[in-house]
Amino acid sequence: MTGEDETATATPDGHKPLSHSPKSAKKRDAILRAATEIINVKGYALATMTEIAAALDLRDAALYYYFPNKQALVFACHQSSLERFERVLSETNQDGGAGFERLERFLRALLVESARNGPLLYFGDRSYLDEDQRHAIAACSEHLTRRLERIIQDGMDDGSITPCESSLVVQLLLGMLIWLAKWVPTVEGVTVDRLMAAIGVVGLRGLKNDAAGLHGRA
Amino acid sequence: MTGEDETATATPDGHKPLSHSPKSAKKRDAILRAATEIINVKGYALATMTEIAAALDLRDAALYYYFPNKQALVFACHQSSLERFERVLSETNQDGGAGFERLERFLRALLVESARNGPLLYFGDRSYLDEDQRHAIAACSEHLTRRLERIIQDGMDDGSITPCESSLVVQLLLGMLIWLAKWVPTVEGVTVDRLMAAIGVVGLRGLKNDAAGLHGRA
DNA sequence: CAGATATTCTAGAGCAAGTTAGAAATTTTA
DNA sequence: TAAAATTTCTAACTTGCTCTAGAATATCTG
Repeated sequence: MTGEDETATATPDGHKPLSHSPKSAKKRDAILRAATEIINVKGYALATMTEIAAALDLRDAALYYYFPNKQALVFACHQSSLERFERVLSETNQDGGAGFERLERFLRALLVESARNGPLLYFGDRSYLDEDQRHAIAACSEHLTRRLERIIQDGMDDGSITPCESSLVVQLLLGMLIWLAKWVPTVEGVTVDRLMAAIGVVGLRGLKNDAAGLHGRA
Repeated sequence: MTGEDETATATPDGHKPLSHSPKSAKKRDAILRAATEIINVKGYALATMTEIAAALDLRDAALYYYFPNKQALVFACHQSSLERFERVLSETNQDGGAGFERLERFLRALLVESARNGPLLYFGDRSYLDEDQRHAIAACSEHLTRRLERIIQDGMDDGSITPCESSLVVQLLLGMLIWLAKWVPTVEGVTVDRLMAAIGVVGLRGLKNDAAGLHGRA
């Protein structure tokens, strides 16, 4: 779950992956993408196996060739989304720069990634997962949250970000991002650039510390 | 649905309210509050009637004395939340002031209201409602969204808010607020003041227009 | 083309949750 | 305290969805 893992091919409880042929991996991903979109809109329980299958012109039973059960399918969606999130975070973080610039780069890159590969799974609702799955997801997403908090703190240290409670600020930013998956599809003609402009004003501009000139204070 | 309406006592499809005595109205509200919290955490389908009832030391069947069915119960939660939202918006809007100040007042007042009377219902998921209910909720929430957009636009006109796309900005702010209901309960010791401080940095500070460059406080 | 493998289907079993009916318990009223 | 009204319970019915078994179809390989 730290980024280089096998791409969500292993189910948690010891089940072996059900995809044998090379082609099936692509279809598996297609299922994950369709399931993510539907779950984002309707929620876990109302996203029936029948509907997910129908999005790919299949019957519900066909899904059980790729996943042992619905829980495992959705767990795989979670894993996939967290991995995509982490990949973007790592890529935009390793290029260096002040905290503020890294944060800005990350947000834009995440929007671009989502526009290209479909939305990330809304990861607020995990109550349908079992203990172990929930644990795994929670550990991973907390880890990512920490890394975002660190970027904010780096920014406060290097003077590029206004003093604030990084943990609260990160949650507020996440709220903006999570909600995106719901409303953006309902609006015509929203582009990454327009979104970034709005985020720039409401999210980033306030974080930017232009009182600088000297080193940031704690 | 414009604020002075009967407090969500009428069900949409012609059912009469099932609460006759004066006391039952209080219990009805208690049910709504408990249901809202549980739905926020688990989502509609996983918030079972059994669990909602258990939160009030009741059996599931008892809920049917107050609501004809689960759909109606949740619809009432939506109505209640929208009314509370509107009440806060109206109260903080009529005191006048520049757009920015009205927005700031509104956000703080909403946090205070939620801390006092329980969270608002997360209103992203409405797929379980029927056509008419969805229509009613959508109309009302769009109306509220417009009023928020107008505040932003007023602020741009009176010079207190930075030029931006008000519709996008409002959605981003709503995302922050909606997500609050999920994570705030999981963190120890979060107060309205600390939340407002964070929102001040990540949400409001960027919206504030100090382009005048004079000695306005940052 | 034939056999093997991979993928999807039909049909239905099993289960969990919403719902109902009517009986019990509680509270109110006189 | 007794009757009436209100509120909640028990127990069973109903529905819709997950998941299984095994047959049917498509795809691959030699």
